[in-house]
Amino acid sequence: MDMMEEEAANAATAAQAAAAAAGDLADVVARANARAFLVSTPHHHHSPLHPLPMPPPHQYYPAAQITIPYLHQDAAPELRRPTTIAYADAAVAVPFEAGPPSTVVDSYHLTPGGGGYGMPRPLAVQISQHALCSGGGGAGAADDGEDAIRISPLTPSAHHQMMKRKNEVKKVVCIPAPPATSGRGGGGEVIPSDLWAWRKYGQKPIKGSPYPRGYYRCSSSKGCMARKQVERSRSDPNMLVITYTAEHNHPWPMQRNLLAGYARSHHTHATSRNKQQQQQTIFSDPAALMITSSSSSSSSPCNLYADVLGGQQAAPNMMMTTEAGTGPSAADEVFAELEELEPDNPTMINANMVYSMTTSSSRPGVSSYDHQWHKF
DNA sequence: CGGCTTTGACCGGCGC
DNA sequence: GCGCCGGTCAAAGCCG
Repeated sequence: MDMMEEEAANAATAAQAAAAAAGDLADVVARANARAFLVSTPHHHHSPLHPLPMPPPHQYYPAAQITIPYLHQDAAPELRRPTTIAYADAAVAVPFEAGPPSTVVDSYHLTPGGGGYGMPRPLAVQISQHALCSGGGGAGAADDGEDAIRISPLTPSAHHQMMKRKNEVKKVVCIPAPPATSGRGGGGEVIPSDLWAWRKYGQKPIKGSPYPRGYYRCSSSKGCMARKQVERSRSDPNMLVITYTAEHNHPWPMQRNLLAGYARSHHTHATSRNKQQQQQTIFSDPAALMITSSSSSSSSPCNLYADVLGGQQAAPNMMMTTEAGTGPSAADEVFAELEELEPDNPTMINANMVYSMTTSSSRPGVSSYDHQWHKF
């Protein structure tokens, strides 16, 4: 028991260090993203680059741009193919070399319309989108691969019930998680920050899972209905499953607010307070997590970015600049800031790869939805 | 003082 | 109708 606790303590310390480091990058990326996005907004309905209409700004999800190059240019066929088995498993196991794909993922019943949550379809690759593939009762919200296995295939009636119960779109992001902080009521989860300000309003043990699910709502804006649920994958505790619900009805938090929230959580790492509460802070968002690759070998921003992309070819033009010419400046800035951060963040060496499931379907209510697991 | 987490209570959907 | 379960509320306490 003592050993386990010690181990957990060490893990927590490591996680905090990583979190602190990642927080820096997350912040950088967030700010650059926000900037890039703001710049692009006026064009989002007209850009010839986007065959599909862009959603309003508040629907924009920050992490998207980083995934583009890989997905559109370099994604392995098996990761692009609409499929079943390997992908969900890969989403869980691959980042940690946990072994060969094993079982059995059938269809995740997803809402049609796929595409994006606040981004043009081509960009909407990072966030899986499905309607309440979990929703209430039982199966629990979109979960990890195992859940994907568990909750599907849904019977038509089940699907109908879920649709009936809640007609909300959820986006599920699977990301590598820092080591579990162990015990203490399962409270000490290190929650990746997604650059919005979230306030925890609840936590529940989930039946069938040893890990509790945390409930967060957006605290940036009072009327904002955006929510997210965070839980560890029960099949792979190293993965965090974040389910986003509803959309932000406001622009990005003002930098000041962002920094305020960030400073608080960030500061807690620096001061290493021993409250579990302080562990529940910024690690990074999916985007920032991608920056946890081994940037130490990078000598230039572009290389760093390549690393960020998991060793895939960097395609700067598809990054911030993709959005209607948003942003050389934004990209430059993030590069610059990344460069700045890099030497100070030697801990950012987890070559984590992030996957998420993307889905599409041509017809609602049809049970055969395509879904893909994408590498971030 | 404001904002945050924690946590037990409460509510509503769903299956039996 | 009852019980289970997931999701939310709200009071209490902590922290800077």
